[in-house]
Amino acid sequence: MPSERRGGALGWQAVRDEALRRIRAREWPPGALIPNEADLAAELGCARTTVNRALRDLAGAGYLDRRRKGGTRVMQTPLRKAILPIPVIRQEVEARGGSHGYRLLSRHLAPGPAAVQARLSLPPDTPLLHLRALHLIDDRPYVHEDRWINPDAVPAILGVDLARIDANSWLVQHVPFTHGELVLGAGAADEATAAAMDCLPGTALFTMERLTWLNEAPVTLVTQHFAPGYRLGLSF
Amino acid sequence: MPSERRGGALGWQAVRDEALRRIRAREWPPGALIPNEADLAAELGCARTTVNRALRDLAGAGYLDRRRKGGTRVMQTPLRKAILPIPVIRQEVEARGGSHGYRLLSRHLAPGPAAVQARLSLPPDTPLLHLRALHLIDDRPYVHEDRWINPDAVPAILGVDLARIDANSWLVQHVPFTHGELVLGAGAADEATAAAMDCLPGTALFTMERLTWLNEAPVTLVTQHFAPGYRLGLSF
DNA sequence: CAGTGGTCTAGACCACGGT
DNA sequence: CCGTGGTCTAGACCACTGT
Repeated sequence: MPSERRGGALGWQAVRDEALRRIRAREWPPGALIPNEADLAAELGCARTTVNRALRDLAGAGYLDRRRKGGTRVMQTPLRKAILPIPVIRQEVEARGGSHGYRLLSRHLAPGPAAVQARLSLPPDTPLLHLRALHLIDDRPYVHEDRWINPDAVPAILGVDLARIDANSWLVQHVPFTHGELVLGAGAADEATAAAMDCLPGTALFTMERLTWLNEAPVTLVTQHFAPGYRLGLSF
Repeated sequence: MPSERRGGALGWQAVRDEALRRIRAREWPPGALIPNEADLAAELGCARTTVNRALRDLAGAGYLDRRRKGGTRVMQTPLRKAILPIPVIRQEVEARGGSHGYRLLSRHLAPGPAAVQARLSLPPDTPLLHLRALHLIDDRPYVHEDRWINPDAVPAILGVDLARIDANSWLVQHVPFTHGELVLGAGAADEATAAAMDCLPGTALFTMERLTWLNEAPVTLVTQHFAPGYRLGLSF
């Protein structure tokens, strides 16, 4: 008796596994309507609550589509997903067993270009804290970041010595972000970035742009360029 | 009474919101041990099951760290995550309202380079189906893909007319993948890719490498190069 | 209108793991 | 050892939505 319990009843994971087996074996083919929770519970000898948890989990994983009164259907194409942890460079580097270095390259307080102000949904003349910084791993360039911070949302940032602690580490500890957006892409290194990253201008770099919010207020917009050859791995 | 129910009791989402409020307000500061489920249930006037569901959800979202006997603690740094749906190019294009075009550029059956065979955990002499193909959006190059398929895992693929249906669409419908790996990065377009994508060699391209498995058997390894300027947006 | 999933409850047993 | 979270149950009411 592999994953049974008292009296032969199944736990929700076992029910999940059994349902997944039927989906994969095409006993429940793509698009098909599967039995309702009560019937499945009776068939499998467990409570409806248990079936509910199992099927809810499979729906979340992209295998099933559930709707009240409409019943539960097998997705035509399982919509698999991968989880991308929002990176905190310092922690990422240290988790890899490397030493994390950090250099603040520039710091200015002034309104940004129109595109930046617009991206932050702020009037063109709102002053922003503009930072350029370099993260190092074992003394080699790792990530170059260009960051804009909205002091209205985080006044305290103006008093922080950002030459000693990187902005992301500080923000993560002091600002309870509510939500954000993230954009991945690739770009050629411009002169300034190339100089900082110690590579040739035009080199293809992996880029990540992140915009975070505190309720309705934009907090920070950061564009990061990763060292040549950087690869971001995920599983699903 | 915003999100209450019969008799003023709270639903699990309301309990979740309240807990999140306390975390954000630092009533439960980072690293702190919060009350146990039974106490919270008593305080909030609901069943322990309801509190359990709420806190389990917050733990999954990266705000809490829970362990038996150890209790529930607020994460020092909330570990936020973004969800990356595994893309199926055809569906992605059509969801954008574009027309999806597809051209098979080459098709060969032979063992691949040592690096490819190794990535698939296959002996160096196992024959693989090698495809190069181009996806178009509104008749413009969108994605160039270089794909290796393991016929041992999917014998039927050898009889499919891959000039008419793209490999991904076929595989997704016929092979119940169990899991996979995904690697994101940036690279310079090589001669062949540049020609197919109608751009200059050396152009920075966003790349995605995907390896999928059917239980213990590798199914397919695909490297996709996206058109210049491609951006992948996510929210969190 | 009626069927299906969504959720809450009160009580119970259990597994894990800190002390 | 024993407190805490993890889970199951049986029953109930409710919300949504296809028919």
